Amino acid sequence: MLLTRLAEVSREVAATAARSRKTALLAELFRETDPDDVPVVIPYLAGRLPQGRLGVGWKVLSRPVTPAAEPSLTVRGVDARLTELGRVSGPGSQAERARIVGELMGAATADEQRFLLGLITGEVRQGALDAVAVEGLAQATGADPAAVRRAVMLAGSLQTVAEALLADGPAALDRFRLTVGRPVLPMLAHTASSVAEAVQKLGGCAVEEKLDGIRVQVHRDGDTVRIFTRTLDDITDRLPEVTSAARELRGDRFILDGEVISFDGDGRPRSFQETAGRVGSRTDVAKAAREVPVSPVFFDVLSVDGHDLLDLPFADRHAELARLVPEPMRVRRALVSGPDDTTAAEEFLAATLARGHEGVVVKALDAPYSAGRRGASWLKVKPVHTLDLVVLAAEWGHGRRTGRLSNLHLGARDTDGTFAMLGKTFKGMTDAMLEWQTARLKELEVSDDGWVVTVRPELVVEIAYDGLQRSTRYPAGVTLRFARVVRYREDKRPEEADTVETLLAAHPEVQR
DNA sequence: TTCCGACAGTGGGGTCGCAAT
DNA sequence: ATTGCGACCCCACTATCGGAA
Repeated sequence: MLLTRLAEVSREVAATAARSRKTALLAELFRETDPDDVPVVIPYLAGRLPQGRLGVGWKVLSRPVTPAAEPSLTVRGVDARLTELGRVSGPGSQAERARIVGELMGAATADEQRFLLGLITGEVRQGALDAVAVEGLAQATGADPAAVRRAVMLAGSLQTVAEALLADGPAALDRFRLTVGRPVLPMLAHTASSVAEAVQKLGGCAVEEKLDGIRVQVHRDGDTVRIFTRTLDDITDRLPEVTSAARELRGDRFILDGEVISFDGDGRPRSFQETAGRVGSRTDVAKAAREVPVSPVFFDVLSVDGHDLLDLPFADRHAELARLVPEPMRVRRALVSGPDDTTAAEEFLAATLARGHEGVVVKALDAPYSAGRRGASWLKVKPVHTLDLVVLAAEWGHGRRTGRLSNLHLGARDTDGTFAMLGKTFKGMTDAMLEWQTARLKELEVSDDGWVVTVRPELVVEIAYDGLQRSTRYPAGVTLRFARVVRYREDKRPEEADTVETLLAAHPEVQR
């Protein structure tokens, strides 16, 4: 298959708003795909590269290359070149990668260049990624979409399911079963604004502490232990103490779901930054493990001794978990019978926060384990802080925000009357707010370099955030975690904005 | 007819590790 | 040694489609 055909379909998909039409377009292409092209066509149309990391970013890709007049690239040819590209390493590799990219782009038409650029940078922007590709795949093969989704969850990848499905039809889906040693996509939580709201939605539920660490899926088969992240990367080699802990459990074959986190000498959780830095360390794991030891804390079990537990209600899975994993290695929890019983949940949240954790996850006791964002039987609740800050500048948006000022630079008042930048945010804005802030900030403009519009620090905005973290980037030595806009405060003058001093006082746990 | 679940888009900060300077 | 940059951790929120209620 020619790449130009994919570029064409991608353009058509991007041009239609209707999800049903997007699905139909993808299904049509999947039907005409040669089996040998499937391993490439499927991920490409889901907006992903089969190679994953390539070591090429915007710096290399932004160099303009004269496009070819006629399409000649084949899908498999491009894939082979990109595989080659990903294998380049050692001294001079950056230049070599740039050379290969230039060559590839030179052989591509303008249309193909756009498509390749989107693929490599991960910004396909066609309004259809994995989930819509799954629908298209189901439609192309006559398979049940739910069965395809489940197979993708079990395989941990769309690509392998697509290959099997397009080669052998819907019957191939039965081949995908939960297997110890092969990671499955993890179940994720949605957000609720209060435990009362969460309990109201879920009825009988467990309220569990939410630890601010790294999500892990731990597989053990006899002496073999494998540890996977949320995105199914294998990080076994970085976490020897988790491997040891898994080996000490009484079961012989199991899959556990949990969080890895570091505690200090008093049993208080260390900051996310410390835990994440430890888990990210690969070069001297022994040293990292001595300095920042981590502990696994489990909250679910997917398989035990050959029994697939995915479809059991959470209450039953937890009973198995409690049999397998001793209490200190499980998250703390409280049981709530229903909406009339929120006091216990509120108290548990308060106690969890007092122990230094970030919040709770409320989980329906009758829900099976299901991956992806589908379903809302897990609801996280975290406290939200707010501040009144001053807009110092704003950046021009991209994609659907092109032509609107989007990413705000936020400042708090400093002791000398100036404003110290604390971070940026693009979150929480409605289209109307984007429109309004673009006009308002243009009135306050001091300069515009085409990327950042600097403004007089006069506009006050209420910002919600999850907490403070240390920063080497910003002058106050701290930055906001997950900052988002709540509303503009035109009733407030910049002199009434919050100060760096009060912010730091509100978060004594953060040492600069 | 209205409501709501699911999805994609729009990016944020930090840390690590590799390659280049 | 330091700097640049890509990968991968954590993540919130809005707009929109389309099926459920």
